[in-house]
Amino acid sequence: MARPRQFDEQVALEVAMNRFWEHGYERTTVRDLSDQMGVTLSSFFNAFGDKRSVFERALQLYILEVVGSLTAHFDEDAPPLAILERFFADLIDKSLEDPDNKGCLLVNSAVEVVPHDAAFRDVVVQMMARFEKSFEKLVRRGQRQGTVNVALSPKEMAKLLLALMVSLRLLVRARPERALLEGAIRPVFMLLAPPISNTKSSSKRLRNSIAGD
Amino acid sequence: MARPRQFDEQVALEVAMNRFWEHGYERTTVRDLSDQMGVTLSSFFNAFGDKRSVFERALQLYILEVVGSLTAHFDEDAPPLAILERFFADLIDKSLEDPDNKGCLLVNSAVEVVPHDAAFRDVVVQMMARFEKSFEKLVRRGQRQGTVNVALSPKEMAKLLLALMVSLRLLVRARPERALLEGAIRPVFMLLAPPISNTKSSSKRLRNSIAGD
DNA sequence: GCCATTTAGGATCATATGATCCAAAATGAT
DNA sequence: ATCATTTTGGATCATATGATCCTAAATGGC
Repeated sequence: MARPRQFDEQVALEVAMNRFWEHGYERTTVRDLSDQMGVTLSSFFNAFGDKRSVFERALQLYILEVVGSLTAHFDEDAPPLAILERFFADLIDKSLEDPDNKGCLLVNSAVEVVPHDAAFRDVVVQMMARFEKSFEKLVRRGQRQGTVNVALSPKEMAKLLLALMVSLRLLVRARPERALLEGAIRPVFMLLAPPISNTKSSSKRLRNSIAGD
Repeated sequence: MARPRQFDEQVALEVAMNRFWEHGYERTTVRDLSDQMGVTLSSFFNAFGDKRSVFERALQLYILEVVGSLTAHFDEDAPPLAILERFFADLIDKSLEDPDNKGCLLVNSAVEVVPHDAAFRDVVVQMMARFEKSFEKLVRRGQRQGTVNVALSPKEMAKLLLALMVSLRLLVRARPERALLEGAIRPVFMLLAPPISNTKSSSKRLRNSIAGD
């Protein structure tokens, strides 16, 4: 009934997401976007409305794909500490294997666009809250199962883990060094582990290579 | 010998620092700068060269004033844990009392300008390294004095404290909530404190209001 | 084949932006 | 007072940028 599109909207959005991710909102021009997406300027505005809308959809795509992939194991049945360890290990691996050191689009947006756009602020705040809630649940479950130190406040640990996650994603933009990122999380996992005292099946996780440097 | 300036260069730079701090590099225009600084465009370029140079000097001023003020107590003789507690308390207070929630110019720059400018990357990386070194020294001294858990790796704790500091300054831009910032640091100070066991003058610092929420 | 509809191509617009230019103004040295 | 020197004011420039417009092209329905 009408001329068909010469581009795949999802593929184009994927490209847009990566441009915003790497260069931020302001430094990414609509011309750069339409070029990289392989879409003419006309088609760009015709299909997506305006630059801000593209960013909006890129952010949603990021949450769906990147965040979704990272949090894929949050609701599994494995020990909470193992889930958390895997999450941060994956986070560090994926952050470091990115040759552009883009960090996290949500974190970058928290700095660049959040203070100037209430709608995007809501998205970022809501995602942070989701992570916080997930972390809290994991800590709680670990405590019930005896694999997480019961002396810790789940709410506070959730905030700490959120802060840590955000920080890793930011640090990698300036200092993409494995030693830095892994060094920063190790003490936190020491803290999460239950004390060495008399507990049934006390986890010996991560109790190696402390001190002595 | 020549016409005198009608503006104070230091005052003007102070204004510039605050504009860059709040709005970032890209969103701050030279016109906005010259307006806020009370300097004509001519005088702006005449006195400072170009926009990037102003940012460079604003960043130096930030390090001198803001970072200098925050780290003023790093080399005092007080117990290292007290120094660290005060540092983070001050950081949170100053972050929250800022009505614009600007966070930290260095952290913001790590996201926005560092990936696109090697010179600024060096500044940010160097400042991070300075903090890391200071934190490590404080942990080491605390361990020698018996007020910090000797099971901790000073290098790793320094990285964690750096990550935490960076994170607080970022989080406040999106979520300026005291409960979030203070909740995130509390478990870390639990970790820093020596174990409850038989130590002379075991610090009872911060061992209140854990768990139970 | 023709029409309605949507997309593609590309020129174009209005404005923003970093930066420059030049003449007028303000100082101290002589 | 005159001059050299620097700052100031304001117009101006070249380019970048988000967005629009108009025509041609491509499709399905009839």
